[in-house]
Amino acid sequence: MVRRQELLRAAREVFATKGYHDAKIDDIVAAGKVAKGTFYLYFKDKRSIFSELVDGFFTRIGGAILRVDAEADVEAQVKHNIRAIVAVLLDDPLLAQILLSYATGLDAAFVTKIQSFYDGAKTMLRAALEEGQRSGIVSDGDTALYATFTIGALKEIILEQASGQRVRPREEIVSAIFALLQSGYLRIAWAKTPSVAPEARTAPKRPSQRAPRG
Amino acid sequence: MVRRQELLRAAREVFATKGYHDAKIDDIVAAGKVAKGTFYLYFKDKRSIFSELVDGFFTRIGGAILRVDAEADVEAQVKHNIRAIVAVLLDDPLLAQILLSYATGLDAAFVTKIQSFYDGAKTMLRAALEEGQRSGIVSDGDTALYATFTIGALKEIILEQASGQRVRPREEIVSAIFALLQSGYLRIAWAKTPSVAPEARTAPKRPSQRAPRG
DNA sequence: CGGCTGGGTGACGCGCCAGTCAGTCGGGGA
DNA sequence: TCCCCGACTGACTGGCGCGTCACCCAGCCG
Repeated sequence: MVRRQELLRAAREVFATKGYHDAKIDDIVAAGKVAKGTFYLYFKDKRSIFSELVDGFFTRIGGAILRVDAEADVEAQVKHNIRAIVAVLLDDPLLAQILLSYATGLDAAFVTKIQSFYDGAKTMLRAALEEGQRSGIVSDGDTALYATFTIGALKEIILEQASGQRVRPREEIVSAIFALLQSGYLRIAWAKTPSVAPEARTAPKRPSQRAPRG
Repeated sequence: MVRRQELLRAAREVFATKGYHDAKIDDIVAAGKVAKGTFYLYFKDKRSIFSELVDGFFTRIGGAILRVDAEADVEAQVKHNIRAIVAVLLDDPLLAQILLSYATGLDAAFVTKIQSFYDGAKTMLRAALEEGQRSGIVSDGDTALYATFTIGALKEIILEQASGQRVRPREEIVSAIFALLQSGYLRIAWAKTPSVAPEARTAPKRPSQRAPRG
């Protein structure tokens, strides 16, 4: 069993440095300082050991998320969940990087597995958003789209962190995601009435002041 | 030259159906109905033909984006750009799928190339957002983060479309992204003053009504 | 102490595929 | 007509990496 753990540790290291495809069984056993045959005593093949690492991720993320208590401070709780996900992923940035960009090059069965994880995540988020709509704290609109966007934004910022370019404090990331969900960032002028409730906002055709590219 | 075009066409088809890694040169030449040797008359190796396909994508996207005219209807123009990007990507959904999830399994040189494309895109978007901040139509805050989130959301919805689950009309996607940028979707209660301008919004600690999970 | 058991070993066999190169073929020019 | 040239061909090879299996040996039991 110690051997098994050691191999998992070694595999994580190798996958992280070389990526899934360039990681050879030989690399893993070298890093784990065991013979090749030993690897096959504990794991069926490369996919199965990788799969086990990924499952660990999923489990940790799932375990970290708390169902938000309707009566308490929503902002704090939503932020807690964002924070938990960010933490799990950034504790193993290189593996997260592999996991978050899955579509290319893994076998079909594997893609399906990750796919279904995301589906699960989206469905959960979506259900939460619908509940939110019923109680008025999520605006009307397609919750499936909201879920997709949220996960996309989350993935992208994590990938950016994981790949090392421009590392930021985690709390900054958490707050920024929250801010995006809460109010976006485009402030093009809408109807001149300034006292409109956020829910009521629709963009009327009215020439706006200035324009960025994008 | 006809041969070359034909090979590019064949390669696109094969990459789309099998993914980058599982696409064999033999598959490409079979699809193109030429002998293997012919392939090497026109392309150095698999990477180089894939690279050429990707360059095509980049060029088309770059060409489709228009600098927004400051004096005209901003919403329409921003939407135009979103629409253009969505169109290019969804015209080759399977290839887009490969391109948008790049990190795993391509050689280092290649990852760098795609990486730098995204960097370019983010930088452009960021510059646009900063211009927007100066003219007051983009809220204060880190434009680099805004750019990352926007691109992440865009990538995710395209991936969802490309992988065929739940296909939506393009205009719906365009409007939804625009809406996200404009106002997010979370509507948790902020300070009781209802007539606050959107820019002034900060979340005060105040128990909110109900809570979704997520 | 001798034999058995089971975890560990690593050289090897095999299949796969990228890339090569000696050869074919057809058209055009002398 | 005959030859030359260059586009094209596809059988072949070399390398690589997965997974196996015959062997090794430490520790335990009788």
